[in-house]
Amino acid sequence: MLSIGTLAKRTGAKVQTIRYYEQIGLMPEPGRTEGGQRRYGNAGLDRLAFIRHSRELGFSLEAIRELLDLSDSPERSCAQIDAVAQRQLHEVEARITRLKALRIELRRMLDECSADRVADCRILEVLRDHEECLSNHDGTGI
Amino acid sequence: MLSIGTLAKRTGAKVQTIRYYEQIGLMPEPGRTEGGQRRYGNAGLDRLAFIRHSRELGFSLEAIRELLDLSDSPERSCAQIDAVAQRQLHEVEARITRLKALRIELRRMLDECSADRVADCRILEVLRDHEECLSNHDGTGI
DNA sequence: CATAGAAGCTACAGCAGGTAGAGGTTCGGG
DNA sequence: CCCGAACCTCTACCTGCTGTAGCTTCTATG
Repeated sequence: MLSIGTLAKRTGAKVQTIRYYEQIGLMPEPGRTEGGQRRYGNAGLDRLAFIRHSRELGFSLEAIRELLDLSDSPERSCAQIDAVAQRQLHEVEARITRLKALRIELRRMLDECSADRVADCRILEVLRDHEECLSNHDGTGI
Repeated sequence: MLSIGTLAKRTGAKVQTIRYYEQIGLMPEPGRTEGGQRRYGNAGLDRLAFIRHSRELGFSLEAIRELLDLSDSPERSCAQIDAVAQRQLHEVEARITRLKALRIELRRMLDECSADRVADCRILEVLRDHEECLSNHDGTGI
């Protein structure tokens, strides 16, 4: 049987994070020792590894919850799992697009500024006046 | 004199957000009417526009605070402002790099999965087993 | 000038996804 | 058996807002 610290070491999650996952119902309540300490089996370890790995790929905890639920019915079609992954891919792509626009704007700002004094700083001017921007970065999700 | 609602409309910020900026000291406390409602001048409007625009470019509120402080000393060198913008650019670039790695991994997952049943789903297999990944996405800042 | 309703006010709670600390208990190697 | 590491619960905090409740004020119309 594995202590919470061992799970933490093996998966890279922090101890508090594992307890947090339990609190929000993502990890099941494990067995306890007589003294009240958590003890996990391999199922717990595997589930936590799944969660952490999914998090590393950017899935939200809600999406992970969905994936875990779906994986409990092995005979069903995996179309829904596909859809969750597809959605995640789209989100990642949207974020890349947005960040690339920001990168262009930031580079341009930095390029243009050759001032010495704050008073003439192009960066501040651009930040002050949206009209100086090429893109219309609209503040939807960075 | 401008009401908080007018500022909100002109900058695209929500009324609560403006009050929040005031609360954390990013916006100065404006004058008030006899009845206690906030009234702003053009300085307030400009400052809020600066904040919103910087947010759209991904600057953190702390970075914005720094930029606003720096812009108060127009005779100083703008090297520090440059540094803040440079830092932001690096962060954006790091995020792009990371997201591109995620995109590759997600695409590969989706490509490989041609199963019908959840039981054979490649996506779940990949999520279960980190070894199946090509990249070592390490969970540092998405 | 009265009044209705839009807009403002404060204060507090909540979201994601954790992280940190206080203050106390239990586990396990020597 | 003992001591320090690891565990426990509980609470508060982080960023950057957003939403609600319950009340007050402003302003346009009649």
